[in-house]
Amino acid sequence: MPLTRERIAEAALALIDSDGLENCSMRRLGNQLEVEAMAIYHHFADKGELLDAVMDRMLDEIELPPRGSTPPLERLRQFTYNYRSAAIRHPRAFILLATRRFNTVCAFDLYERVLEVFADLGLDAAESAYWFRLIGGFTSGAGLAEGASRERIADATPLRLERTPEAIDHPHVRAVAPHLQVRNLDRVFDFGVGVLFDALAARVGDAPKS
Amino acid sequence: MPLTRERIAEAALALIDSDGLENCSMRRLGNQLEVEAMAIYHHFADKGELLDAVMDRMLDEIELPPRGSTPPLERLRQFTYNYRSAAIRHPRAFILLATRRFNTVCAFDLYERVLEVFADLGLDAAESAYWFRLIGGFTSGAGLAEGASRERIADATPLRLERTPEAIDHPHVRAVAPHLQVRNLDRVFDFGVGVLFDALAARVGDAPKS
DNA sequence: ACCTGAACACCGTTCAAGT
DNA sequence: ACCTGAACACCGTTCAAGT
Repeated sequence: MPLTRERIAEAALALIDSDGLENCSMRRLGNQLEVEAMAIYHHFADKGELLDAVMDRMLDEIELPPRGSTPPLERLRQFTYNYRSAAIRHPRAFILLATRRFNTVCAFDLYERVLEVFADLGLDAAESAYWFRLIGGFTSGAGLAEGASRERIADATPLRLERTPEAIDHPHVRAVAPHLQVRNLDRVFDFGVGVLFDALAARVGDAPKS
Repeated sequence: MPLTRERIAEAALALIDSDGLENCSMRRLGNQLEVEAMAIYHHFADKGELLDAVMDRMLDEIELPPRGSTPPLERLRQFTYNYRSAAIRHPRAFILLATRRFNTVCAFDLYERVLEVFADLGLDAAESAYWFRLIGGFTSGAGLAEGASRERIADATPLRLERTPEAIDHPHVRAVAPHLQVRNLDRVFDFGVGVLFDALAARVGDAPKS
């Protein structure tokens, strides 16, 4: 089986999923592929280009319902949920989507299709930008926060506080924290999406669904 | 001048601000402090603990208006703007706040004061969690996105697309992108905050400001 | 207690060499 | 064209040694 960009990017995403972004080195990736690390440089100019390919693989998984399948607002809402699903499926790789510039053809194609939905809603370019940043910022930020809740970050200080008496000095934290535990995160995300899409629906003149 | 945790953390933040997170190594940091890199380990157990201290320094700069100075909703709105200011002041260090777990005493103290505002608004613990994640997710995600707009990410692929013909094939991207340029980001953030706080104001029974 | 300096096990990347 | 292997300039961290 020859080495290809696709095989390498797939192995890189799998390695990040299992061992974390900080452990996805060219040498370890080469090891997974049963090839010398330096062979990868024949397919990618540098590690940044490889990480862009990993982003593309994740973006590929995020479906946007096709035009006409359902009203624009529902297409956008479904896309938002699918974006979050990628964050849950790849908690250790999602940071790439949240922190790296989108610079690939694949990413721009997706941008284009998403921004088309805003136009279908009747928003002009400026308002499309506003709502895009609002909904996208929330989805990205909430996805990162959920990832942090779902697992340890490798080089973070081990949980000094979460079970020591200090936490007891913070009554509001103690009261709210249970509602941000993993088993409640679906509800928390639903709430945020609900507020944002009710506001967007009011703006574009549809009646809110709920 | 003796080496202290404070001096080290301050130098680390300054180094990240100037050279980027990826160039803030123990050796380079030691160089800045005119000390052997290994001396830092006498003050911090490992790099993760140092990065937590850097986070604390940033959080220290983010002011929350004191109780009673202004209505709770305005205190929260001001805090949201101050949080974003930290993202703009430290675009290369802000990723720490967005991606690392908050695990320090300092971070929990701040959580406590912020969640107290939600309680002052009359929200119960569950709704506090919902609004906290909604507003916090947006602020964090938008801050990261703005940081990416404001500067190059070191190992990202150089801007292949931003000036090549490919972009021309994406009419919606072409139309919307100018509204997400740096000079318009204040407006974009204002819009998001406006939508969120109007919704929150409606929920807690105050009249929206605008 | 506080800092040094050598050492270990890693990195990303370059480059000459193999086939 | 595609891959190897040695080498370079870095990492974080450990540890024995200095003061």
